[in-house]
Amino acid sequence: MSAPVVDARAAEVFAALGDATRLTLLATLGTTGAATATRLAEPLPVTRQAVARHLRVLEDAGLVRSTKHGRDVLFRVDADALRERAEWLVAVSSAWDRRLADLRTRAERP
Amino acid sequence: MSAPVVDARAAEVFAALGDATRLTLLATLGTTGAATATRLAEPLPVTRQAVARHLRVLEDAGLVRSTKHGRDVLFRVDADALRERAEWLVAVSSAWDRRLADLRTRAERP
DNA sequence: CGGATGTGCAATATAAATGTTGCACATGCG
DNA sequence: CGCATGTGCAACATTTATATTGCACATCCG
Repeated sequence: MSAPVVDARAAEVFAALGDATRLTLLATLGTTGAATATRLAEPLPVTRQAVARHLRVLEDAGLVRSTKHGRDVLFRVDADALRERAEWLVAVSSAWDRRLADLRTRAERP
Repeated sequence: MSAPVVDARAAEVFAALGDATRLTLLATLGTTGAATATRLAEPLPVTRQAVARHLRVLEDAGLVRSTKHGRDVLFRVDADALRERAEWLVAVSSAWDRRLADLRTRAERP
């Protein structure tokens, strides 16, 4: 019962990032601004439905947002959320870095 | 042929982070310094073999390292590698942030 | 030596992720 | 209106991930 909710949420975000196709989608959205699932699927070797599913995973993880414009749905990167996650990871890894350095120091100089 | 190798590698790292059990293992290793698979499995609701598999995933992703000490194998976090990945993600997300802000500005002031 | 403990590998079971096809429906435009 | 285009949902196939059990082997220690 001690497993923090943060872990589950963080895991979801990283899992969303843990797919080459989704990283490609993010990169495309990051440079073009916004696009529909159909348009994003064109240069990729997968169907439109597969891309739509990937986009849904990214949206569930809070990494992209979608807005409906008449007939089509436009997806765009939520760069703020992404940077926020990245900075959290930096903080955690830095903390471990210091912690481990501290453990090493104590081991050498008890 | 244009898919960068970086993506596949990055996806592997993020996929390794995309599991609550593995995040827990990293957190434990980050605070205790080093431990065996058997010891790490004790407080978890999974078997030692499952933990060993998770550790192998983390090691393949370059996030942990292992050293053999006689009978047991000690795992420890490679905090450097972890922070490096995190900083890469920050750089990418920041770049997209600026890029998207730029796109917005152009759209508003053509 | 001999029991206790830690590892690794194999076989297996189950769940989840990924991708496809097919179809119904909504929206834009000539 | 009527056709082209974009979406969403469902059914299905396939692969991958996760976890378990069982067993053989190595290593530590009384």
